[in-house]
Amino acid sequence: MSRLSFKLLGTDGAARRGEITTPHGTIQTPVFMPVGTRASVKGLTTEQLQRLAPEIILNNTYHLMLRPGVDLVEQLGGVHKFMGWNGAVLTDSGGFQLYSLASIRKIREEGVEFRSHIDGTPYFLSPETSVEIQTRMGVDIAMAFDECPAYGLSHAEVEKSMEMTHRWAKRSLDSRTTSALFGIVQGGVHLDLRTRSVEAIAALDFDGVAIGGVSVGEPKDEMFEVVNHTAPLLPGDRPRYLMGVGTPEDLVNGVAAGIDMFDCVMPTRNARNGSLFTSEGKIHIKNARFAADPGPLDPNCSCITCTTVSRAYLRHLYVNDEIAASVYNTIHNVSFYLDLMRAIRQAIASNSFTPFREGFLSRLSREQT
RNA sequence: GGAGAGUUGGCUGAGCGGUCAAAAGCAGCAGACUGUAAAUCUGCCGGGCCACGCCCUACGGAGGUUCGAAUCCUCCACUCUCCA
Repeated sequence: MSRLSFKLLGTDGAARRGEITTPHGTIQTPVFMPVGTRASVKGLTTEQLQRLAPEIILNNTYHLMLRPGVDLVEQLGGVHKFMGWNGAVLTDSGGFQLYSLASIRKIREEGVEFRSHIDGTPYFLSPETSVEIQTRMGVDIAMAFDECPAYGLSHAEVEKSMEMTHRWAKRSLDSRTTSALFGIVQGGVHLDLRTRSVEAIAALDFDGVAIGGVSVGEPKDEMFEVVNHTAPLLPGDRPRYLMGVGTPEDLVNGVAAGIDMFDCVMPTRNARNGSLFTSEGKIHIKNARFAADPGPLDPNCSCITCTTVSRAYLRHLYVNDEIAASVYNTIHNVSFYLDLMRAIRQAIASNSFTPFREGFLSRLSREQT
């Protein structure tokens, strides 16, 4: 109860406008949470991040467990104090690493044996240890330890994995103490499994429910088949979180399906790789056509990058591997995502989300032609 | 003046009779990235085509040997090193 509260402020179709209260502030939903895996949103100082003012960011259990280690984070006053961040923090449980680091882990019913990707040291992560680590780091929202299965597994394999995730969900919940805890629905691209998974997870006393196991290589239409099928089944009185998604278009479509929370490395990683989101479409800043472009990256953006430097300068920084390229690019991309979410919230609040979405998507398809 | 070494695609630099339109890196051009092992990765990169193949022009220049040459020989030009 006191860990977290969710208030549904209004709806527009399936889209929801809400508010999540955490020990580190109130979050307006739908929300996008920038990813800061190792207690750092790559490319930004905490001060720069504060200015962008996301209300919540992500950290990662597995990565922080390896370095600097939970003992140290705890000793230094928790993850907020450690990184000098006063907003909310949600941690991924390490479940995604079962997928992304599949080659260096071994899954058992009890938990997962990882060999550190850094030096090979063995680590053990289980529902209990994952929740304990997240709690000791002082996060606002912890995620249940789940298995995120790869795309392409058989129905039987995904079912087996999902059932273990369900058992792990109960164990995670039994370990919950001070941090809020979200459960995760699995089931791959199999809709019947998704239905069953929602039934299992929603029946438990989680503070929020997430859709996991998407954007793991499946085609986009299959992903939205899953999201559109699953989101309406999720309990309406708790936050709904679509894990690891996505592109700006995905966010708009996710909101339309009734999702409240998103996270994705896309704005930060793409920024470092010179791929920038603008109101006029995606831009590869390294492209020769920007070499002498004196204009702002996005004329409709008021972020520090867009109000300070030109496309020509950004290209120059990127082409020359200047660190400032990552900084400027990340500031803009994160800013773009946060602005998009703000616009989405406004549209829902004014009951104009449907036309907003249609306008957004048609603009997108125009750019692609 | 003498003795050596060298001249390869935008650059650096492999190749030393055929499997070479020529390794690799860089530069250049374009693309990908979805709970971050990613400031990463991929493709193209002499020219032209009715392009998973064909045709031109190509390894300083000009000749020559050979079925066949970037690879061997001759001459020329230029560069570098050492000795006078």
